[in-house]
This record gives sequence, C-alpha cells and structure tokens, in this order.
Amino acid sequence: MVAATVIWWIFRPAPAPPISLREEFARRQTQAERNQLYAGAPRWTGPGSGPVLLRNQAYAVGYSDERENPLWVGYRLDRITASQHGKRPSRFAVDRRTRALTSPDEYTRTGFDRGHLAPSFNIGSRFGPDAQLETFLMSNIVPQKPNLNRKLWKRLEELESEYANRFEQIWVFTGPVFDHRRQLLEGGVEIPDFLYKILVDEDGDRIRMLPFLLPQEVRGNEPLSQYLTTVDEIERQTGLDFFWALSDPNEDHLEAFRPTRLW
DNA sequence: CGGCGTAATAGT
DNA sequence: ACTATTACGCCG
Repeated sequence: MVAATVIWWIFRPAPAPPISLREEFARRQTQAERNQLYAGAPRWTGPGSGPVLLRNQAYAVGYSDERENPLWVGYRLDRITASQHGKRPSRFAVDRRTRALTSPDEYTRTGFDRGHLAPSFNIGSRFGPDAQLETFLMSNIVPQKPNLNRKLWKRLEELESEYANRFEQIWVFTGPVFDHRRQLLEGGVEIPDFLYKILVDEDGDRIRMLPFLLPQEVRGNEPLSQYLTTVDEIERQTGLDFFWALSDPNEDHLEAFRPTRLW
C-alpha cells in the first residue's frame, strides 16, 4: 500500500504555466449567453442553412437534421460543491424538438456507442438530476467507437472535470467532425470520423484554450497531449466559427496557438 | 492491490 | 426498470 502510494506520487502529472492575455468583451458575452457559451454561439460558415440552436438547462446544442447529429455543444462546468448525487438515467430519449427524431434503437448492435457530447456525470454533478436527464436526449449523442468513448474520451471528460474543480470553472465546446465520404447507420445517423473538444479557462485577464481532435480509431491508452491542435484547424474541419465575440487580435492569436502540453 | 464509480452493452 | 457483464481511473 505504501509502495503503491509512492509510485503514484512519482508519476503524478506536473502542472504547466499558462499564456497571458486580456479580454473584457468576451466576459460580457459569456454572461449575456447565460454563461453556457463562451464568446458566442458558434457561427455556421459552411454551405446551406447550418445547425439549429437548442437550449437546455445546462448546455446548448447546434443540431443538424441533415446529418442527424449535434454539430456543436457548449456548456460551462463549475467546481463541484455539494454532492448532487443522482443515479445515471437508465435510458436515452428522442428529442421531439428535432426533425430527425433519432431514436436510441438506431444505435443498437451497430458496433457504435451512444456517445455523450455534454457529459452525463459532469453536468449532473453540478446542475442536478434534471440537467443530467437532458444529457440523455439523442440531440446530445453521436456514434462513437467503444475504444474512444469508454477509454480516451472518458479520460478527457475526467480531465475537464478536474480542471473545473481546480480553476473554479471552465467552458467547453465539443462536437463531431465529418469527412467527405458519408457513412451512415441504418436509420440515417451519420458516423463522425473525428471528435473535437475545446476547453477554455479564464483566470483574471488571461484566457487560455486547449483544443483536441480525436480520431474514432484509437486503442484508448494514448496520451491526450498527442491530440492537441488549434481552434483554426477545428474551424476548417467543421465549418464553424468559434469565439467570434472576442476582439480580432485576441481571437486570431488564441485560435492559431497550438498548445504542446496539458494544464 | 482491492473496492468503488463511471463509461457503456445486451437481454428480460 | 432491472440484471449481468466489461473496462478503466481514482483512491487509500
């Protein structure tokens, strides 16, 4: 037992120092958006009409009826205070607000998990059982390979929760990435090729971001830092414009920056 | 290492 | 809504 503790101590992750920046407008936008969406709801820059905005208690969604997928989800996580403990809900639900009306059955025996974008536990532990239930709407779900969803993606969700606890609060944008060869489940749900997640932390005047791009095919034990990318890259691959409410110099700087290590 | 919590699946 | 099963990280 002592030996295990010593080994854990030796291999525990080291914290990294941040970049420095100032931004006032973003903070106002963030408040105005009920504090879920950092520096504005992502804007659609691709062809056609783009995703439809859906609002929930603890997160917002840009949903595409064409792909039968959410294209982005945005939320804020606070530090966990009281233990708001509810059970994990037992089933997923059709979101009647969508035209696609995707059913949970469309995923059964396909080899794909029903992967949460806004995470069940991270939302439920901060905003309560009702908010947790909303994360089981199919408008929050994308097809994910089990090795990604249950291993690598899960570790990323645990990491964001740890950051929220450590830094008071963080903001998150997350969603799927599709290439040009469309592959669908039987019911018409398109299968993503990658998933992205952007973590945002504000500390006084400083803003920092951690953008990830993860492929479906992983073993699951890879270091998360190997999937760090830039917001610019995510914008190119998704046709979304994030953080447009930031003043241009800061937006340009932050979105072009590729971190090399985790916080 | 063992026990627990969380990510899930399938089947009744 | 419940059971059984699997895998992994955290914790002590």
